[in-house]
Amino acid sequence: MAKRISHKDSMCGVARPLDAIGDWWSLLIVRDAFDGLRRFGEFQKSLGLAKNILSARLRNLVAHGILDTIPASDGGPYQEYVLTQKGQGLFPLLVALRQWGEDFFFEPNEPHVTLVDRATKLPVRRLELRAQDGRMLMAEDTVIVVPAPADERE
Amino acid sequence: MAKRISHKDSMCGVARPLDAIGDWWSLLIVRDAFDGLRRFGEFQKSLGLAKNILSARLRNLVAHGILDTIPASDGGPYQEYVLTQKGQGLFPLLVALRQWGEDFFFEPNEPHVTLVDRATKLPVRRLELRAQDGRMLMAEDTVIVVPAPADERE
DNA sequence: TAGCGTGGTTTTAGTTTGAAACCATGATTC
DNA sequence: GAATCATGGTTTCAAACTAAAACCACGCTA
Repeated sequence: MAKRISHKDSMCGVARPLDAIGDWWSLLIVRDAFDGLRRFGEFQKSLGLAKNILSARLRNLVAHGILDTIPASDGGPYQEYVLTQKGQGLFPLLVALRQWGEDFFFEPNEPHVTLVDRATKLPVRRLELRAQDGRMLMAEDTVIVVPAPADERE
Repeated sequence: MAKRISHKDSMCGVARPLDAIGDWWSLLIVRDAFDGLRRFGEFQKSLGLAKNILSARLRNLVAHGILDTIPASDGGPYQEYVLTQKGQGLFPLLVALRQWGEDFFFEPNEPHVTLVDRATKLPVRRLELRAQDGRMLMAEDTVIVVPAPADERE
């Protein structure tokens, strides 16, 4: 992996993560991991991808610290793949992806799975970006600022 | 594109979007579009990718309704690529990706660009998933529910 | 000891990628 | 008005990646 380094020396905060999860399958594996899947065979059956690809993706996710391998909980000779802290940190991203998908990839009345609050069984709220003072922010209300180069900091 | 169809007939709410933006470059192009880039040459210079690839990616993003082409605003003979509503809907996802990247891909004191509120210049809040009643939800506090099949609905 | 389930790796062919070269169009210079 | 240049692509071709299938290793079971 780590196939392409940007023409700029240091990759930005968006590009770096994409090196870890920037392919089709990795995020689906992570989603399945959130759904409780742990075993090689479970992932393969759920996703229907070739075993060599799954193998490579799992290896990559483990190498990036998104999954961790632990001995199989059933005492079997195999291992299980579980989300690390870093992997769990992907939850908002998956929710964002799902909400975008629901908004734009389904017909208005097309049924689709829904993410609900386990306690109340009600759908979750939409993700919202807010300012420190709580105002909701649209894309246009934000700017990217670059840190001052080292020789200008005090 | 649309290279792989899941073994299940209908792709889920996470998989469908990945068909549109599930490759390394597409999201970076969209991010640059949020940053105001519009021209082929601007994207190429910013991302440093081969022209044929950029060409293919832009075509794909337009085909998926994420970008739209409009006549060049400077009256030149070329076109510009601008985000559609659907494309703008990707903003939360980009923010989620960025925040995850900041959390796990930078050393504690490593400087990196920051997303700030244009009005106050303060960093934005973290994205948070909340229940209808406002409680904050972690991954474990949520469940996926599948809609009842058509023949069970009333 | 012959099979079977799980979890992979290897092989091989097909697809995608990316760098460079090439092309088309309109504006600019001479 | 012919040559040059800038922009925005397409074409070509080698290298890298992906995917399906075959194969392998290990432990268990009959």
